[in-house]
Amino acid sequence: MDHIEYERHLNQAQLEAVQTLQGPVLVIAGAGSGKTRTVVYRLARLVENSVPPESILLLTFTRKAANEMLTRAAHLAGQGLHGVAGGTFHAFAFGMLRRFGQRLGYDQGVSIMDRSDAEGVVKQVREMEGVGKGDRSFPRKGAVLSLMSKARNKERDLEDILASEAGHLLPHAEGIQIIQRGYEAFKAKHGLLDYDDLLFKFETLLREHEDIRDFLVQRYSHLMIDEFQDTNLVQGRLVRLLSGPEANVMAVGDDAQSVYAFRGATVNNILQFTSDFPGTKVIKLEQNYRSTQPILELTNQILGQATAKYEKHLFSERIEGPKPQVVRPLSDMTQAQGVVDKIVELSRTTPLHDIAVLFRAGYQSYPLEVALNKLGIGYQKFGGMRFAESAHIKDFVAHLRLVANPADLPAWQRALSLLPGIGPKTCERIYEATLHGDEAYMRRTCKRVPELENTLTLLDNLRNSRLGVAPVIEQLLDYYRPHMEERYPDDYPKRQAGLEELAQIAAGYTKLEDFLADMSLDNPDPGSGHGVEEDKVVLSTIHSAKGLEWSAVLLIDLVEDRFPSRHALSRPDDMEEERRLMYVACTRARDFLGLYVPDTVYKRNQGSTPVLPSPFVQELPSSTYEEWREGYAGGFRRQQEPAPKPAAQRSVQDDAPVNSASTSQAQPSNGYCRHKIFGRGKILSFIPPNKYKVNFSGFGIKTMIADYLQMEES
DNA sequence: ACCTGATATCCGATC
DNA sequence: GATATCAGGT
Repeated sequence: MDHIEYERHLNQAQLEAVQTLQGPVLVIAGAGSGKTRTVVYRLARLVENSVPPESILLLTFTRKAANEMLTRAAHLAGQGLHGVAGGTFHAFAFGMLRRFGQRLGYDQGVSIMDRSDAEGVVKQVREMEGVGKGDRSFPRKGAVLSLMSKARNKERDLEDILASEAGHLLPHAEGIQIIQRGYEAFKAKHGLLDYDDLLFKFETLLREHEDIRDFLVQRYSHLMIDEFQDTNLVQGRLVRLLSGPEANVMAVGDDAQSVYAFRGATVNNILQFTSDFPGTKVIKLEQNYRSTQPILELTNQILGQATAKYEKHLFSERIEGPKPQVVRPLSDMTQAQGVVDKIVELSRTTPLHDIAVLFRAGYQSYPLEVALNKLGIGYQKFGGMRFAESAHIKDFVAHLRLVANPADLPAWQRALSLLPGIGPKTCERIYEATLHGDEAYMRRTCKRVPELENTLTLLDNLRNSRLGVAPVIEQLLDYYRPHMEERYPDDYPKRQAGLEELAQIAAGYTKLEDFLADMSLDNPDPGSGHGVEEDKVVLSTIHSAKGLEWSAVLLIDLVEDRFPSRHALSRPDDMEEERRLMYVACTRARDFLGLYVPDTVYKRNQGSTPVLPSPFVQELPSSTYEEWREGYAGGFRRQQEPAPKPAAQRSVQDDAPVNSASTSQAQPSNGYCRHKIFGRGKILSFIPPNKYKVNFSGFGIKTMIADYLQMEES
């Protein structure tokens, strides 16, 4: 392995974190403070000091983060880091559950339920128990499931949760508890695990089987946990269970970026780390390498209003840059247009994939998607509806699940509902009949639904055949295709492409169970391959944007009831979380930050309604931003400025002289160049009229305008 | 009894 | 866009 010059690439605090290889360490890493870099260099350092990669366990919150770290580590240290174990808590837990499944009494397969599966179970249990029949005030299945899950994650009684978070549902406490018991029984009967189960069952495994625990403690001598502020109580206990007597545990996090309290995350895990692991070394990373000082001044203001625990003072050496803009369109419709105009304007100096539009909830991007489609601008959306959640994928995966776990009733229902004349009830009967060998009933039903026999035979054959993943998928695709064409006559070619992609992904697996696990735990996106798509604007929920960064960030719908969400208004803790979410959103921006505050928004019942700006915007001192307002005649004008230019004619250079190195002209498309932010990079190709494709070490391939690059003499 | 299609109501973020 | 309920068909 090449020698790495740690001192040159790291600041004092980062270096200390990287060089502390033994014992417990807590790294408080402010936004943009080079957290990933620190983790990656520490991995390299560990391996340099002859810790085998496979005894390092890297638990992160999202698979995306894990992949990014491992890729960057490999880049830094050659192939030496291959074999570092890692992933999300959930994925790791499930891996271990399957590995030691027999010890827990799982002889036949188990399936993981995603949210909609679980909701289906809630619905079915509710019907079965006749709870709240015809009662419109009874919470919907989604709400019931959220409450049950929240109770489990916070490890409090359901009634307790109801009292503190949904007082109006207290009259239904009994009904919900009946559903809760039925839900647990249903899962046990059909070999189903929900996301929460993965963590709790894994904990049970470790607690009740000391030999397994010892084995894992020995196997993983060094633990690193990312986004520690987002872990919940079980995850905290899992970390303690997995760490041996030497406690080589590094936790990295930022209490100011904790935004998952709604699913039971607790900052206490960070705050108590030092007492859980005596002798912990606490290291704070405070220098920000991402954003310009004007952006940081605004984000510090957001945080300044909060009740933060670890005092932090972020500073940047990137002094210059445009002030953040607060833009006030007349409505959410013109907001979409204004955002698209801004994207077009920015794209003259910034590659599209380096521009992101962020929002609080998935549906808020809808008008924007329409506007982008109209102009033919490509976009990539994160958060909201997932590939794996679209109907045809779920249909198809249901068949695969049946091959792996024949007790999976939700999968049966999904699969057999494709056949005309079969609904949930008939399906349940069929399921019971196959289980008890009620051939008379089966014969009758097969007569009524001729296709049924064919379907059952196919599934039987596949289950018994012990074929590899690829051929199973192949046969099921042939079977499913006609159903899909019938169900989705308008757009089945697009869906077909999605399925073929699925088959491609699946081809890389040898075990069907692994593939299914990744489908529900890894949320693969279609088309995206495994990285950023070139020349596509990023649309993302703020939660999905966590840990990422872009040159330009536009934040939309900053109005009362939308951000902060109206669900949060009544509880101060939730408001604090919304504020941190706002902080996370704004700190994603490197060079440009635009905050969009429409004067009116469209509401289904009332049409266009005037709305107030979000308190988070109102609280900002006006010195931290410039304000732009849309005139009734269209066009945006700078407030308090004597002779403003129309927005369309303003180019980013007016505001952003930082990066422009006007010395460059048309250049040969080979050799090396420099960029203010990415450093030195190799020029791969020239894209007329004025762009280059450049490979920057540590940052990957970027397409950039020539103005931003300083050519090197070759 | 069960399935299918039409209509009114409600939407938060993730593994 | 999804969910829950109600009416009408087999």
